[in-house]
Amino acid sequence: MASRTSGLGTGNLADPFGAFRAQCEEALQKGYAAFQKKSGKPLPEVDLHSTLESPPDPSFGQLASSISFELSRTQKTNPMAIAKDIAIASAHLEQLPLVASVEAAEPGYVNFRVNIAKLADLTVGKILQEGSTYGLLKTDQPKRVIVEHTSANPARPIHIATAKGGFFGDALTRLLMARGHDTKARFYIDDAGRQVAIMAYGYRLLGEPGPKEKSDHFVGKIYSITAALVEVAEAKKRLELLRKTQASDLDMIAANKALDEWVGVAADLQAKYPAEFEWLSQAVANDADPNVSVQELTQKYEKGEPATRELVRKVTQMVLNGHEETLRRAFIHFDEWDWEGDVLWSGRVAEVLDRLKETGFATNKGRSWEFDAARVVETFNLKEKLGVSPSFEVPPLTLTRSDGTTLYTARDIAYSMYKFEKADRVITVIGVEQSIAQFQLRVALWVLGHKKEAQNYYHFPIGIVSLEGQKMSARRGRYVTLDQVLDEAVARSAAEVNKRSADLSPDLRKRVAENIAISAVRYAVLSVEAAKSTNFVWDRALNFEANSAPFINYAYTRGLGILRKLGRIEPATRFERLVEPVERELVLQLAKFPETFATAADTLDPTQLCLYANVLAQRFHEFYEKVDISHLSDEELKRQRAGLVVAVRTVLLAAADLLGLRLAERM
RNA sequence: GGGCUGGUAGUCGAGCCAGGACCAAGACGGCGGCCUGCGGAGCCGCAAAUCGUGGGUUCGAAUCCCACCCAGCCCGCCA
Repeated sequence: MASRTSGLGTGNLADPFGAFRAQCEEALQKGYAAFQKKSGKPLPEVDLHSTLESPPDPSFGQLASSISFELSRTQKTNPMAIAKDIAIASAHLEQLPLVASVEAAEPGYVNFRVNIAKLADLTVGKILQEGSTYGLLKTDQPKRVIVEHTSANPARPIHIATAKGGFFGDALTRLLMARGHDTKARFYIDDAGRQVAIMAYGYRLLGEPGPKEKSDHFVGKIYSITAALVEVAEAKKRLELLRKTQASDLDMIAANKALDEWVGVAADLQAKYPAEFEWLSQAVANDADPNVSVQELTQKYEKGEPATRELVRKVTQMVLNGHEETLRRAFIHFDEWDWEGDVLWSGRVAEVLDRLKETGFATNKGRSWEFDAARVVETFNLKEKLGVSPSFEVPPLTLTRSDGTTLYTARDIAYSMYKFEKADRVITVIGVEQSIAQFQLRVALWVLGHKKEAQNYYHFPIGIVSLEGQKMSARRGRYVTLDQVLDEAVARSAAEVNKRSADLSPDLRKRVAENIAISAVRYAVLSVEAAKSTNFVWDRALNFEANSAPFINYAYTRGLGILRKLGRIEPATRFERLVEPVERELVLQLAKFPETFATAADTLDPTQLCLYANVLAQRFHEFYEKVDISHLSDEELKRQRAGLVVAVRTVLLAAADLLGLRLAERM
C-alpha cells in the first residue's frame, strides 16, 4: 500500500489538499527565487503560504497566488508581467506531481491547476485505506481540555437556549477529542443557588411528592409557581417599605412595575396549573416571610446541614434525572457531573475567599465582600494580558451576601480552579450575557497566582435565543423546552418516513425518524455561528426542506443505495480515472476534509464543519445525477466510481460523527 | 449614561480574524424546466443585495481604521 502512494511528491499525504498546497508553495518558492535573481534587486521576504487562496472558478485552477500584486508595488512593474515571469519560472514540476500546471492570468494571478488524476488516486486511496480515521489530523500539541457546558439550572427542564450551549459544547468536545486532545465534558450542577432553594422550598411545602410526569417538568412547574409567589410577596414587601420611607416617585414606579409583572406571571401560571397553584399559594400565604424561609434554606445548605442537604439533593436529583433523559436523547454526552455543593463543602470556596481577602483587592462593603476587579486589571495591565479591549468595562464583583452566603461567580472561581487541577485548558460554554462575570473570574484567577490558568480559560459565548422576539426566561415561565422541540421534530419526521418508506418495519421507521429529527435540530443550531442571537420560530426550526441534515443524510442514503445495488464487487486499487468535472469537484471536497477538520477544531468552530458537510453532500448529489455507476460496462471505471462512493460515505459519516449527527441508512 | 455583540437579496445566513479576480456561497420563499436505467428529502435554470451610513488607509475594502446610526445583551447581595 505504501508503494502505491509513492511518487506523489512532498507534503503530508494524509492531507491531500494540504499536500497539493505544499507543492504549489514549493513551485511558487522556485518561481519567486528565480524572479529575485532575474530582477537583480533585493526583494522583500514574502509569506508565500498566505498569498495562496482558492480562486472563485475552477477554470482558474484550484489554488492561486496574489503575490504579483504585492511585488508590483516595490517593483513598479505591472502585476501581469511579474505573474508571467513567476509562472514560467515555477513551471518546473518534475518533483511536484500534484501540480498539473502553473499559469499567469489577468490581472496578475499565478494560477495552479491540480493534477486531478493523481489527487483522486491519492485522496480516494487514502480514505479507503484509513477509513473512519481519515482526515482526523492529530495536533502536535495535545492538551488536557475540559469543556464545561449546558450546566442547566436544576430547577426546570432544559430549554432551547440552554440546549444551544449543549449542542455546541458537545460538538466542541467531539472535535477536540478527535484532534488528539484529552478532552472531557463536564456538567456543573448549580445546586447552591437561589433558584434551587426556591424550588426546594416549594417542593417541601407540597409535601415532597413523587413525580407525576417527567420529573424535570414536574419539579419545574413547582419551581415556576413558587418563584412567582415568592417574588410577589417580596415585591409587596418592598413597596410597603418604600411607602414608609417616603421614597422617590421613580423608585415607587419601578417597584410597582415589578409587582405588576410578577402578578401577571402568577396569573398565567394559575391559569395553566390551577391545582398546584392553589395549594402553593395557600402554603406561601401562611408563611410569615417566604423570603426568609428561602434564605434559611440557602444558609443551611451552604453549611451542609443534613436535613436541608437531603431535601435539596433529593429534589435536584429528580430534575437531573429528567435532564439526563433529555440529554441522552439529544446525543449530548457528559463525562462528569460536578455538584456546586461539593465544591462548597470541600472548603475550596472558603479558601478562595480567604486568599482574595489576603490580596488586598477584596474589601468589606457593609457586611458583604466585594472584589475590586477593576483595580487588579489596572495594576497588572490585564486587559492586554487577557486579551480584551482597552475599553472593556470591569465592574466590581460581589463575592458574598451580607448573611455570609456566597454568590455564584465566587463559587465559580473555586470551581474553575478545580477544573484546572484536571486540565491545561478550560472552555466554559455559557451565555454571552455572562461576559463580564467570566472576565472577572479570570481576573480573580490571575490575582490568586494562577496566571497561566487565567490565560488558558476560554469563555465560549452563546448568543441569546429569543422567543417571538422576547428573551426566554425560566423564572417567567417563558420558554420552549428541548423536549417539546424534539417531540415535535420527531412527529414531523415520522410522518415523512411513514409516507416515504412504508416498506420498512415500524420499529425501524421509528428509529429512522428519531435520528433524522434529532440530527436536524442539532444541525439547525450548529450551522449558525454560536455567538449570533437567534429568534426561535417553530416553523423555521422544524422545516426539513430548509434544513441540511436531511439533505446530508439523503446523500448518504443514496450512496448506500448504489453500493447495495452493485452488490459485492472487486474493489479498485487505483482511482486515476475520476476526472469528470463533477468527480473533480467531489474529490476536491473530500481532499479538503483534513484541513477543514483541523481548522474547525483549532478555532473552536463546528459551524465550519456543518458547512463542509453540506457542500460535500451537494457535490455528491450533483455527481449522482450526472454520472452512471451501476449501468457501466467499463468494469474498471465502475469499480473506481464505487470506490469514490465509499469514500464519500466514509467522510460524510466522519463529519456527522464530529457534529453528533446520526445518519440513517434508509430514510 | 457606559460597555459588549451584531447589522450581508422579501426571509435565514456563509464570507470578515489572516484585504485580492466579490459584477458576494448556500438555503427558504417566488418563477420556469427534469422521473419508461442508482430512491425527486434530488438535479438544472431565472429573478432578487446601496454588503447599516459617512469618511479614511491601499494598486485593490463586505473584509482593516475612525465617526455615526440601528438592534440585542450586560453594568444585581440573580445566574
